[in-house]
Amino acid sequence: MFELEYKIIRVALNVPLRRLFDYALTEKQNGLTICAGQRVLVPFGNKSLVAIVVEYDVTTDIPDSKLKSIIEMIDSQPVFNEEQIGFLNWAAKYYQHPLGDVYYSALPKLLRENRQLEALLPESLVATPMMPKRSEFSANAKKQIQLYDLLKHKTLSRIQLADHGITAPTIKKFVDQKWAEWQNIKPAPTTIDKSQLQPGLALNAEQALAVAAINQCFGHTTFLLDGVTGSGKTEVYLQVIEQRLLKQQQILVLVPEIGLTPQTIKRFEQRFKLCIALWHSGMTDKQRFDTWQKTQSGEAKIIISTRSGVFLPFADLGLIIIDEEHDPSFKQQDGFKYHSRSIALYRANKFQIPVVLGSATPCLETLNNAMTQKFHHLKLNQRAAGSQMPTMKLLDLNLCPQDSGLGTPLIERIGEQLAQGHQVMLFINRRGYAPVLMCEECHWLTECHRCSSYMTYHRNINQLICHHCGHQHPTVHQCMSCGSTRLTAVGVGTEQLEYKLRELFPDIPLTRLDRDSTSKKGQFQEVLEKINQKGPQIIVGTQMIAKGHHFPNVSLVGVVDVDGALFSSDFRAPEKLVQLIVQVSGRAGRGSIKGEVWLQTRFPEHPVIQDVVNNTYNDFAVFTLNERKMLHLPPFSHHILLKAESTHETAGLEWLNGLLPHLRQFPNLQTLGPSPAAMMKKAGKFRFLLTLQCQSRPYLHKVVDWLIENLDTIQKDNRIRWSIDVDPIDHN
DNA sequence: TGCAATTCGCTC
DNA sequence: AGCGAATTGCAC
Repeated sequence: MFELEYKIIRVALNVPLRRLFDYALTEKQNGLTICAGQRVLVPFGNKSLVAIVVEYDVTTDIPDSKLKSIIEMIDSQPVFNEEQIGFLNWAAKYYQHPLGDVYYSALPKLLRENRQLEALLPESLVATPMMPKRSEFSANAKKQIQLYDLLKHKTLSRIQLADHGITAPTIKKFVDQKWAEWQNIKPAPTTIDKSQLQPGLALNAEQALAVAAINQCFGHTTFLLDGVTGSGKTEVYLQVIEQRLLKQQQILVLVPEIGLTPQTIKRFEQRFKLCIALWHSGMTDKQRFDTWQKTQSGEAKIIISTRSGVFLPFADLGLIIIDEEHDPSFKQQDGFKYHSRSIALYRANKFQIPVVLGSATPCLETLNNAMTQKFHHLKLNQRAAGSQMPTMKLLDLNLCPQDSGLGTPLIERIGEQLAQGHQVMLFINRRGYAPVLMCEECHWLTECHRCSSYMTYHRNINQLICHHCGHQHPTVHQCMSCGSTRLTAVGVGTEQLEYKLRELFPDIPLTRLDRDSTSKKGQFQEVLEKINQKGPQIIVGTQMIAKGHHFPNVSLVGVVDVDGALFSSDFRAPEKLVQLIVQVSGRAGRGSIKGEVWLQTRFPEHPVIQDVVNNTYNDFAVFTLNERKMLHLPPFSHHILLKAESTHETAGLEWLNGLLPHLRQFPNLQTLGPSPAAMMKKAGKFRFLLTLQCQSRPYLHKVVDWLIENLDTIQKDNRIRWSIDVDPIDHN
């Protein structure tokens, strides 16, 4: 044995390597307390990285020659508590994702870098014993005396100092003279009392039942709040939040990416006179850190966030609400491919608190859980007084002429509605002017060189853009194949609808709502306000307009193209289409006007189209769940997707094929594929998928554990890069 | 033979 | 992943 025994720690690093790394503590650090969840700075390769301590006092197999010492301990306290470490470790295992990356996704960006936690915490200016007596200040130094008077009684944050008109030079003088110093302060625990809560609205019987069920829940139960658009789900949320607030607990409200509008926040702020903390990608790093910190300290009581908020460090969580729970934005699509709903359910179980999943169109997995009594099913079938469900009309495009994708009967109807002073909303799931340009002579198409897809023509900025890899090119005016100048736009996008409708209805205000028209901050809100003005108006948009917004003056909604999803290879495509149409329909006739929804299709007899017109979402769901049951598809089996990508055209396919013989040893496992991804070539990489399907989730996980463990020995090919998607929601 | 492009191998 | 080292491909 060697004479000196340094303690060894095992850390997780933010590298896509499925293993942990061991480091030694130096003699100096040996005396310091170290614990799991603490951040340390370590040398890695030729640079230094922030690492999270997973274990300490471990024995290592790493030879002394390779074992390095940590550079420093960054904080004196862990950044994760026990509950967080627990669910993060579970999530890494469940999603088969490297632990370091999972840990990183739960940290605000400022803490992913080598910055001390304590230096980031809010500080207050505190008087020291060295502060002179009041009489010792010069009578002219009015500002200094003012600060003296303030500090004599209390400590003040930077914001409070600014509120009193104390400026930086005065503060600097006090700090330089050591009359005062900055200190981290723990906020005084805030107590919520009834005076901070506005009274709730009167509830109908269904709402009252739902509120009572959730409020009477002790321990962990998952509620599905299954309510048609306009049935008052938000009021139920507000009333169950109120009860948890009075228990002095925290509430997490998860919303889809698009749902975090000032409208939503305003509704919460009007009801609860307390600071609502936000967490979403539009915030600055500092703002996000503040929310993280206030959540940890318990100062933030209500946290409204997009999917990644499910990782926040709650001090005392009492309730999780997931609004529009079917929304695909709750599933992260790249890197750590988690689903917020699954993580929320795991944490809620550990916290022993209720979860409320709200939707007018619950995802079929959720609905199945409700039908099998795993979730408590709460239904809200009554729409608020005065508003009724819109009527549905099918427009068979085979039977009428069209102009820029609009059937002439629809154009006529738009004119009538506008003439009556109503608003019209047109929905098309495609940005830009046209999805492709075509040469009329040789039928050459504007293909993207890096993807198996086409370049979309954007007329406003005169560019061709690939929506998959972002590649951009000035619009071509000649065919790249035969040189002809006869290029035409094929297909329709939001821009083209805008041009056409402005031409048809030149005097009517028109608003286009898509990612291109709302890219700037605050623009989205501006546009929403414009839409809420009275008077005739046309609104053209993508997905964005379908989700959750309240447009009381819209009487006609047109879905320009529903056919895209009808023949998709994705078994979830009908579900998504029906959800979308129900959501879009929810935009029509929410006020006093009876709404109507027009669906344009070339396949009016298609069963999914017939379902949308004739049946309720619930009918569709029951039917489709039966179908899935017969085909052994989720939720009646579980899927894990193995993805392989390579610059080589076939390497990924060959690699996945090579795994198949090894997977045959698992009798309860079915494999589907390998097959090319929905978009085989993306950003210059060829992508292939192998779906692993199994009735038993634990068994499926065992297979994948075995696979990852043995991947290097059974199939080594450095040209490919592989990843895993547990519970995939699409096949990209 | 030279050099750019691709692939390999490694990170405690 | 990201980086340096090794190997390959191909023009001259």
